[in-house]
Amino acid sequence: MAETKSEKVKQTKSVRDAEATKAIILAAAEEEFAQHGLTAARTEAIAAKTQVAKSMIYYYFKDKEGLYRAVLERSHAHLLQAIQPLDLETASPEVALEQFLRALLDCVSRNPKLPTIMFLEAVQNQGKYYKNSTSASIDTVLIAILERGVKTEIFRPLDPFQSAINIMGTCLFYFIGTGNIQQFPQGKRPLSKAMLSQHLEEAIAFSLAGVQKI
Amino acid sequence: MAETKSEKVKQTKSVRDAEATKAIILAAAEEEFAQHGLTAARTEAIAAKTQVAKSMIYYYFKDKEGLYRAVLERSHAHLLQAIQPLDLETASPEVALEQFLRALLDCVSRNPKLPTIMFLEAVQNQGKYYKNSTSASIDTVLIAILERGVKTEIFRPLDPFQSAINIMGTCLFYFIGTGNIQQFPQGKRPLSKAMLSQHLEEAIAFSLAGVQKI
DNA sequence: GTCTATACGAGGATAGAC
DNA sequence: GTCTATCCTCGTATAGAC
Repeated sequence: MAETKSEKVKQTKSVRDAEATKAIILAAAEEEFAQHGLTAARTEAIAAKTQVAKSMIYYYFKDKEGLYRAVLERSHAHLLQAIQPLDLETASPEVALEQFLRALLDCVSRNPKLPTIMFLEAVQNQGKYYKNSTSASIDTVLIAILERGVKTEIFRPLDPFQSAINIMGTCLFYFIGTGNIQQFPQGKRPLSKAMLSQHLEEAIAFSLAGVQKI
Repeated sequence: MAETKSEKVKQTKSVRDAEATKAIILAAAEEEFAQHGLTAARTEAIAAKTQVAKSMIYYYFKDKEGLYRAVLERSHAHLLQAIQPLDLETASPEVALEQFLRALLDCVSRNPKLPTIMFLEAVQNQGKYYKNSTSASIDTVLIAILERGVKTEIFRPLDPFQSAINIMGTCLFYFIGTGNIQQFPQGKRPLSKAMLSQHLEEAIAFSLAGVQKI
């Protein structure tokens, strides 16, 4: 389960190890798909990031689409793993919302390419490669919290559906835009530990304030 | 300047009209690039949306990249046209923020593909096709408003840079995700007039509440 | 399991008639 | 200005040796 997060996904690879190479390819593919999406991704580019031959992709994943599916699979799993264990029914709407956001942001901070992958899939392929539409199920959870908060008059009157989208935007837009729009203040890297935790706090504070009564 | 916004960008086109066909191609290209980005966009698909031959693209725009540049150009122009005329220095931070957001959301509501185009360009090409990086200059305006609001203690203490991103996310994420993730409540279309104006109000309310003192 | 070499199709771009 | 037909590169995928 250990993951290499370096740019050049390299490894000793002196001997033959099926699971190892498979993981290496998967990591490289994640990078490539996160930048380009399914169609524009180049299998050659993925192979180049690794130290293995291009044909290994086809050996392990059948074809480019298969590899893409595997990448989505993992993203999907990571997200569910972060959200599902939460018990959000019992806590107050405020607490539930904060817990939810903290879990979500924590997850994507550890997998910063996740939002971009999901977004590209949504835009380019209309989510046809998502079995159960991850984002849908996550949105549902968030909407439920918001509905409860409005009903109990703890939150201001707002549209739960629209607000769920807006909150997700607050949390995820950072990752979509920033890895790439490098006009960052005084050379701070957007994915550094400091910046990530700052974003986490800012996004939560902003969201909580955003639903609060005035 | 009139624009066709139908799916099938068709026209009478009985006679030869340079500017007309050029506009038709541009409109179709906007659609295609908004969904796929530069690399994954297919010139054949663009031609298919129009009624003109594929070679017309090359006649008018030199190559696929030239066409792409033209599309970005227009997006760029629309955005600047919406933001630049505003006088945001004199008004109070609250009013300035609302004016800014209203102008921004009004602009993208009329050009709903704009956020996706910008986002794809940022992710896939790191913004290398943006001359002056539109998003940067717009962000700068927003950051200035936030800084002023914090300094005058009208807004809560927040990081202007991070908050600018979060606010942009609140406003734009809707357009990035929704045209495609059709799991919309009871068949409401995300780009209908009603939904767009609802999003405008919700996003503004959410953003204003988000910067407010608690 | 891993590599090199190659077949083959898709798609960007051009030529040239009208 | 617009079309049809064609070229040729690039990139996916496979064959086959090791």
